[in-house]
Amino acid sequence: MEKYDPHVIEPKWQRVWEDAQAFSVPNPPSGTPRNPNKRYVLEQLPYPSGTLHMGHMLVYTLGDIRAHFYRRTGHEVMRPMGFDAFGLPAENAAIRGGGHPRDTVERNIEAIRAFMKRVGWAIDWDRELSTHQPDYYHWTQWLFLKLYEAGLAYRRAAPVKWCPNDQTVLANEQVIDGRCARCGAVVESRNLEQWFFRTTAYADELLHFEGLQWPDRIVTMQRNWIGRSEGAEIIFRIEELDLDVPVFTTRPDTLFGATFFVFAPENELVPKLVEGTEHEQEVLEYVRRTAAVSAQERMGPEKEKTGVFTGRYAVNPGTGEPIPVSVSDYVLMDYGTGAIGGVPAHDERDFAFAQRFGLPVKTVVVPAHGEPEGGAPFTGHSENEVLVDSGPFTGMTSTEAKKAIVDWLGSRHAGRPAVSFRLRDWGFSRQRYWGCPIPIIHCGRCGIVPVPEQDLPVVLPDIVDYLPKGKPPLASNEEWMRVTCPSCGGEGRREPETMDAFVDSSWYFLRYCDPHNDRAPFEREIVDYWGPVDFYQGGVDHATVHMIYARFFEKALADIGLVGFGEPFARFHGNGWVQYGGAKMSKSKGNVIGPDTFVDRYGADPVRLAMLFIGPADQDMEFTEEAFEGMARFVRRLWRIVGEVAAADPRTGAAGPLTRKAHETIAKVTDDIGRRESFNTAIAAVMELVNELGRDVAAPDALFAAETAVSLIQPYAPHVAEELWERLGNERLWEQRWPEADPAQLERETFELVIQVNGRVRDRIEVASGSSEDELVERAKSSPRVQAHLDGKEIEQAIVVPGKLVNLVVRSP
RNA sequence: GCGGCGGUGGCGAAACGGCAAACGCGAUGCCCUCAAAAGGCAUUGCCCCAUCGGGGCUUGUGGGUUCGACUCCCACCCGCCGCACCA
Repeated sequence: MEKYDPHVIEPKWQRVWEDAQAFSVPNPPSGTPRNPNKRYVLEQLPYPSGTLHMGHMLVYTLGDIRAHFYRRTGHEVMRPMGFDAFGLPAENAAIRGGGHPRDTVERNIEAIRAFMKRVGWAIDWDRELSTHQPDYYHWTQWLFLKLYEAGLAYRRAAPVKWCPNDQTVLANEQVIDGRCARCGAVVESRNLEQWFFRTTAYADELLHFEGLQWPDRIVTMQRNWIGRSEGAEIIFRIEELDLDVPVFTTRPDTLFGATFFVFAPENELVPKLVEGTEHEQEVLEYVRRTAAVSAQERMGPEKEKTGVFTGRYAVNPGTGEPIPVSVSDYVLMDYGTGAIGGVPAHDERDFAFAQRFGLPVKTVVVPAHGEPEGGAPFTGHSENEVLVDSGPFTGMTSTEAKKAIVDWLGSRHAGRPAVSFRLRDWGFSRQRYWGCPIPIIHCGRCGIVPVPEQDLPVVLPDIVDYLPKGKPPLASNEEWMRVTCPSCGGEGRREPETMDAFVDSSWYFLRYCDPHNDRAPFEREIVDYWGPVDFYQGGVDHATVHMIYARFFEKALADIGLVGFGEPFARFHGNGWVQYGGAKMSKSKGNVIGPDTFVDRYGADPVRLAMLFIGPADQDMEFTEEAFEGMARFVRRLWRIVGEVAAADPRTGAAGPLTRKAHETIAKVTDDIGRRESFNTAIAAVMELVNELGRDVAAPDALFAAETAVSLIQPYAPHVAEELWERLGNERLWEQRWPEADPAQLERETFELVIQVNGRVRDRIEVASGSSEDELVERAKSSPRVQAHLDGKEIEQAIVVPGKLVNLVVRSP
């Protein structure tokens, strides 16, 4: 038998699959009932801003294994692929390379597609899409209009995070530690008219994870992100101005300890507070200064508090006492109501502010028993703390007081229970060129006018100078900007902003179901047939932003009636980081080695196997050259041993030890890939079978063992499996039914009984499988080694685990 | 600070309350070879007695639950990740 040469067999089988349309799945005819055996296998689509890296190799191989496995276990599998081509990464890549973004992404897409074919991923290429193509973003625009009609997209002036380097607005989630998540520049604050999706309308619904098979950590991340807090809205009155100012608090029990009041600088009431007073200039100056100060400097609990007094006083609705009103940037405009009552005795930030400005600290909550530990502030608030100095509520526990005080305020129209969320509405305006145009026309007479559906898509014009420069690049394309108002026929101007690329990726999994539809984004019936996604695989870095936006879209579209289900991803699997060469690979470190290098050297199959064998797929992993060497060795070994089996004389086929091992392996691999999603241990099980087969290639049941090994490894290493399958005299392994373990073949006549004394293993003996519990205990007692440990002591109890062990419990000496 | 995940041989790891270290890497010895590459066979957690062989110990630390704990519970230490001036 000739040498194993992946560079010959891999292209060979890829051609066969392509000719046979092996992995295309057409949509069912209209009226087909939902197939409970459908499986929608999906991985997060790649950005074509460069080529694929080692992480992609893992993600798409994982999807590939599921696609093969479920196809062969009798499921109808849809496994599409596409490209997230719009957005900053692609545009920045084009700027670096000096070309047009379209040329850059289309070149990258071609290279990625070629690579995907070269590693043999079983993709339904008939469903391929790219978000930058007009036949895709046509429907992104259409869906935007639907959300706009439903009141879920709106425009308002808002302070935004602005990246001075990328010259664009950033979403909160694109800001990390006050820096741009992409380029690392320090982020600034600006006030701009912006487009928003009303994600907060679904804040409560987004907290429902029932029925989703997601890892706990992902659910927790989303919960944290949405950040639901229960508390109360309490009204503080500023008599002089006849103003009622609501604040949100989670600690209504501390109301009597509120000794000052603070507005966020951006709060629109602030100018009114100081208008025409001696404090006006100082306060407005402070507001200007804090707005200019970057988000970075403004954040962080270590930072010394700043602020200015407004000259006004508000009434604490608990005590009825006046308290001074200040403005400080430690109060955030976009959380709660943009104002707070300061309770220095029981909040660290309020305490720091009070210390800085010499404000009184009034303790109203103390431990029920004992002294408070450490100094102020004291932040305990359960049934173990009680109120002091709080009027009628003195003596109540903190827990009781929370309810009682809100009830009392309610009766005086000064407060009510309230819920606040950390989640903000999603600002999706981008002042960049390379994105989906927002289909809106601004008319001097009619205001904001949606582009009529029949005029979609609003095509992104090809402009030469697309570089960001503070205003949207499209705005300088006068010809494109000028447009007739569809409402009044007067002169209008197009919306020059483009959409955040996360909009594109919030619905791509729906378009895959019906990718060639030119009358609608998708037929509801077809989406309801395939959806929701059964297995979603991807990076945990998208666990919050992308996956919350996609859930928001799905819920909104379900409410509008465009889809019949409200959760896009029934199961999600986050994969770990892949490292190679001792450190996280990065372009700046120059230690990036693409997976193509290894595919060149070892072939696709060994690389695919190595990605999964190195460790559990959901954990971070570190690659070494040896990992690939080891897998190449295993594949060569498989090749040699199966070749030897094929070359041996015809066998009787009689069952022997290899038959049982093969059935055990079938059971293990099926469970590992299917139920447990433990992909590394499945490979180990096949290795064991191959090792055993290698010891006796001329056994009567060697052919069965060889076929089983080849069949079970096929989802991981489809090319070599197909080739060996053929050499064993068979055809078309990819559509071969997955083998099933025969329970009769798994039974043994005897088994090794483990004997413990007081839980410690003392002996192992071979016993008949049918033995009764009494027999097992008798055999255990009679073992000489066990006798030595019994040492004549009385046996109090004997635990029998049938088929496994006996534990003899004796009284300790 | 809050939340999550993890800590097992020289290394990647396995063990789904019941034999700790499967499978692989690396290492050592031998075989094949003129030689190498490739491959094969054997050994390989630690300690002790030892001739065959036998004995003991071991899953970050300390406690608990259990006949029995790598696994479940509590506390602590270390590492990684997420969130964080969110009232």
